[in-house]
Amino acid sequence: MHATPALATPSNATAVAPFQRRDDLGIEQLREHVVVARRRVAAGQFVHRVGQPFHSLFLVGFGCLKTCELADDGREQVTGFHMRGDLLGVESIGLPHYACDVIALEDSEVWELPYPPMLTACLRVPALQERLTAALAAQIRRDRQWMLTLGTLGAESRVAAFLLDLAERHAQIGLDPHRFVLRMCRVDMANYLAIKHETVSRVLSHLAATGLVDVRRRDVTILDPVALRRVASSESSVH
Amino acid sequence: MHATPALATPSNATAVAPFQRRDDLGIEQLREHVVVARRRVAAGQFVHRVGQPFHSLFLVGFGCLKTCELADDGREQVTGFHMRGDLLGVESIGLPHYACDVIALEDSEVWELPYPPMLTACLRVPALQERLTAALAAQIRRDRQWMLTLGTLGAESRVAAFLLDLAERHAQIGLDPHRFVLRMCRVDMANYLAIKHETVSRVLSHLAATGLVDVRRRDVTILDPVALRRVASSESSVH
DNA sequence: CGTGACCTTGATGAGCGTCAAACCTGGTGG
DNA sequence: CCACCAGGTTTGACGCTCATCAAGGTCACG
Repeated sequence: MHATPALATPSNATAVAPFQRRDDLGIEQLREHVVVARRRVAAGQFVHRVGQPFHSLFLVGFGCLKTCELADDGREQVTGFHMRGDLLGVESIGLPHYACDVIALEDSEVWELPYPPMLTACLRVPALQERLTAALAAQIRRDRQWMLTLGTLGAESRVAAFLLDLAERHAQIGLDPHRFVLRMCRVDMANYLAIKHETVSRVLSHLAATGLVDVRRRDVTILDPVALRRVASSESSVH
Repeated sequence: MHATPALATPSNATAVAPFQRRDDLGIEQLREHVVVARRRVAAGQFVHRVGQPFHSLFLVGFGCLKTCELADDGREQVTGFHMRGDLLGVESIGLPHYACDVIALEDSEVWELPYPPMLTACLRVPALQERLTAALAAQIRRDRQWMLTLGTLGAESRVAAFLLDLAERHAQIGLDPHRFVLRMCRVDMANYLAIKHETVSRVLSHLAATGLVDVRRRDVTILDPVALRRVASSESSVH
């Protein structure tokens, strides 16, 4: 259900993370073969936009970003939020141009992985190749899991599932899974959840009223993970 | 928006297809390196089930199949329908077991591509590797495009978009894009569209009443593609 | 201290889900 | 060959969930 795969964990974080994500690549190994440039991205700035020439994948160093899918007629859909260790740009592999927007929600850092060099590195290091392919497959599974959530659950369950997903990902990068800050505004969250932002507000208020969480604007504390998990998997109106 | 990528077009179809799908791999090239076994699958039978040991990818020779994502609590979500030239099983790469079910909707044939041999073939043939990766990336894009449709459009638009997608895919494999048979029942279609089957029925009846399509149970004729496209991209209640 | 972005809450209603009944249509067996 | 049956499909009536519209509150920042 995660929005993006962790291709690798930035080296300064390996000691902190309680466990590595399965689709971890190993950034140290990668750096032996590819020149990795760090790039700062201010809040609101694009890492890449749809239509720009595809040249690199990006690994999130720190911060938080969102991926945005666009339609010709102006509709847009947030398809993922990304944090440290997540790999960006994989969906554009094989295309001349990036297929979506990636925008920083706060000041962030991404590590630029030039793609042609990565390809040649993959030729020399089969393990690298396998891990990149595995990372792509893992991304498909996450998207599918999210489709399952959106397709089968109602508004309240979606919000609960979202909070639990954030909690899990925070745990994976060594942060407190039960107390964190939402880096995205309600509108982005609502778009991702395919509901309206007013509904998100109401659901959060309700979850707080029933004692499952504490919410003060963007500060979230999960008080009853078990009950929250129950909410996140109970079928909704859309039976 | 297609449900599955075409890794290759079966050789007996290359002459028929008006154009090759971009993520085409070239089955002839592949057969030089991997033993490809044909397998018949009767309607209702599984190509693979969640939990079975992962060993192969599958290329659809003919017929129609669906992919089904399962949750622990029994919820399930159809995440794609597949026809000739589509590649199955990619989402399970890197796992010990298949991550989803694939079920034949009618008597079908799949070509079994044993995965370990494919990996070694990829090592010797870089072009093959690149195309497999590209096929995975294309799958991610299709899933994302569908997430955009589900997240931003109402019931009527979703059905219209679905019919247009089927039309396009039929064109790609050399079938009539404006006159075809729905191989799935209303329930499967509705599940994929994240609405109820009664709603699908009603929408189809309404599209027929306004002269955009003709629908007789599973036989569909698209009468006004332009108007249908307009319906498929007009934002819904979910503004 | 104003100003704008973001968040919350309420009232109302549209869209679609739910429940129920009737209608095919293809397959089975008498 | 026809009667029957089961699964799939259509249609209607009703109600719930969530979108819409509107107003007010909170906070960061110039």
